[in-house]
Amino acid sequence: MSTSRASELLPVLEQEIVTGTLSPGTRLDETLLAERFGVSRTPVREALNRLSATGLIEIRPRRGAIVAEISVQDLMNMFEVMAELEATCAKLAARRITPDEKKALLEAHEECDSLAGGDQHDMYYERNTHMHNLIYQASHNNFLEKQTKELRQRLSPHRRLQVRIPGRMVSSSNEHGALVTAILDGNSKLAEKLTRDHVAIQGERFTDFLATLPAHYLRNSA
Amino acid sequence: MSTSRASELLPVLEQEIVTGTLSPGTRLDETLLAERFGVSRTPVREALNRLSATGLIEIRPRRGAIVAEISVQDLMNMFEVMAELEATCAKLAARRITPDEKKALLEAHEECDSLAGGDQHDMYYERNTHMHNLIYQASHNNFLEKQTKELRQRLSPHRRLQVRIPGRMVSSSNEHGALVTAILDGNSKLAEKLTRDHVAIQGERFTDFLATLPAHYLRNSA
DNA sequence: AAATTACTTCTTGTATACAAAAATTAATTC
DNA sequence: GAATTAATTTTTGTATACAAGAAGTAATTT
Repeated sequence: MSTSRASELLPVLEQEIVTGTLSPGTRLDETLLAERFGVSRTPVREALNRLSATGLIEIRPRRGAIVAEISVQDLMNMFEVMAELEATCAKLAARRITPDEKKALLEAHEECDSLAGGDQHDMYYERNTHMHNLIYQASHNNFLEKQTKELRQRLSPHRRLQVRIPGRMVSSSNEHGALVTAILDGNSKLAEKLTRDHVAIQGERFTDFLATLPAHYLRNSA
Repeated sequence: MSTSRASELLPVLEQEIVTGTLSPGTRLDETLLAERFGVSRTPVREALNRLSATGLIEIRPRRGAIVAEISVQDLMNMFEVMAELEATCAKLAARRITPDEKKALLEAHEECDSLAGGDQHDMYYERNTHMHNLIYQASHNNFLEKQTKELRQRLSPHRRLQVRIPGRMVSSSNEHGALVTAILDGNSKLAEKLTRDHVAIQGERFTDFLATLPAHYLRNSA
């Protein structure tokens, strides 16, 4: 957000990491990136520094930056926090959502639901994200909203795998239905619980989760 | 963590912001900072970029960096999230704390308690922080621990005021007593609730909170 | 032939130089 | 005398130059 050039690189790199174009462990050569974007190393370094603060990349002193590698342990921990943050969003949303926001949420859910039966995974993923964003927003806590979005983004390279699990879209959408109802009813306790269970990776879903994980997650146990 | 010089500036600036030596709104002149630390502007800019990612400072394009100014609204939002994060730590700690960690927690609490009656506010603040850190650690979720510490640090310039409220140290310590018991008993539900109530600013404490707030909080309502 | 060490090359970290935008000051106009 | 505008001065953002450390390669030794 500061410089002109650097602020242009940042979202591009962010996007490429988040979508997996740049996979975990990939080295981020400053000179190469500078050439690619047609700038000097200075704004590249600026962008890398900012990315490192969000945890998306890791800067090792004198040894360059790599796309952050996350262990299974880390991932579990992050999902655990994610469940709590989202649950808090849902709880507050149930208490604070406005009529306009209710309308938008209902529409978003119906759109998601109509996609759940098909095979447009990316489309479902995108609309699903939008619906969740509406819930964050309805919490009327900007800081919470920002933190939750940030963690969601950081987890996104690891979540996309999940949507592909057979039947996951449909069950996810059903869970959303109950959640949306709870929020619209102002049932904060229920909304909180449903969300925590929806996001948390537990029970048999845990096994599915581990099974879909690429091998590299098992390497570093930092 | 990356460079040699820049990684030395970072914690220094962080500390000065957190302790209030650099108060909200203060401009962070790159050249001045460079001279002060005996380095060029490059590592200074690097440090500033990283600080901006944590939210402690704000970098306005082409207009330099300032120590972040926080509105009352922001502060309320952040405390709300803080309460949830700490409550989650306490909940998980109650379920996962080890015998060694139990011992350390009990000792830390007793130390805090013995300070609560006196007037060594800074000492109490420091030992209180330590106790809270032990609870975060006992959650056995490194990511949660890191996030909670980060937010606590970010809030710390605004919290110090609170400890000075008459009787606050004693009531705080009493609340801790009940919390520690809940954690040691493995009562996660209770630990969660006690912590949320302990951290949250609500009821009559809200009025006290507003009353102790310096005027500048009321300016920007971003 | 394997391993260790010296040497070369490459990459990062820092300083300096330059360009462009914002802030400040001075001057002019009403 | 106040306000607007032009000129000057600062200050930020970017590029380039240089220094130092890490990685890779070649040569020597066992």
